[in-house]
Amino acid sequence: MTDNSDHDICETRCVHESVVNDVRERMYPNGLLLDVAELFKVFSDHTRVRILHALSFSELCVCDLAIALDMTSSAVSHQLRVLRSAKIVKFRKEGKNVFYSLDDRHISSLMQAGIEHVQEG
Amino acid sequence: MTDNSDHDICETRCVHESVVNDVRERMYPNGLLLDVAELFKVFSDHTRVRILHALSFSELCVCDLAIALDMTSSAVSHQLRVLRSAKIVKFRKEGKNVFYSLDDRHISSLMQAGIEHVQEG
DNA sequence: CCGTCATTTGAACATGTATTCATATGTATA
DNA sequence: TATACATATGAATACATGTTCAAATGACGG
Repeated sequence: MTDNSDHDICETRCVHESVVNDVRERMYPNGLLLDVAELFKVFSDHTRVRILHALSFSELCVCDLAIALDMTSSAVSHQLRVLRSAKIVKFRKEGKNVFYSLDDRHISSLMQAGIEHVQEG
Repeated sequence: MTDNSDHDICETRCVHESVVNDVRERMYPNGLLLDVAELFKVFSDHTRVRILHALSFSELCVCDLAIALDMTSSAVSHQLRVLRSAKIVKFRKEGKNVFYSLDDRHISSLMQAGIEHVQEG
């Protein structure tokens, strides 16, 4: 059985204390890292990546996107909502249509970085 | 009822044909974009982001990571497995310990890009 | 106004996934 | 060899999430 002195989250004793302390001090706050995960989560879905990739060429309305990606407008719209809440796309209404485009040049380059990493394999 | 001529995936007719065709031609293949999504998926979890962030300072063994992040070794190990399969971390065995480190400078800069985006946000 | 169409929304369903717990593997040391 | 310990793994659970279907909203033209 384990002795009761260290029944904490990590029960082991292999710690390299100085290194761990150094890392703990230098780590960014948890909230920030959570936000980073949330940001990447937006890019972590096939449909959303395809939407963003398509929008990197041209602004498009929901129906255009649906056709370009062979999906229902509903599915596309649901994902656009996610992208909107993350402030990754912006939109402009024109009559019955709603045209979406990338919100930020930054986003495009993040995507591109991902694409290049995959291509280098 | 809808007429039977267009009971396809997108039933609507608002298409801006030339733009859509242009986009369809220029789009990268689906498989590539799927891989991109898979890559970002690895970065889309709080725990994994914290692990990668910690490893950006120093190589660490599983137990060090568990302590630095206040988690069980088991949970950390499970996530390290995900990172290993994605070839995002590499490891080195030394006695009872297994030391993990980032596999690639590229990874570190991708993470950094995400962090900067959030910080500017 | 009424009908059509583009888009949005909500609920339901199926699928994926992160953590926990228990257990297995493997390595050093007594 | 037996014990202790670092790590890995499998099953189970709980929770998140993507698509579909049905219906609502909102805008235009007749």
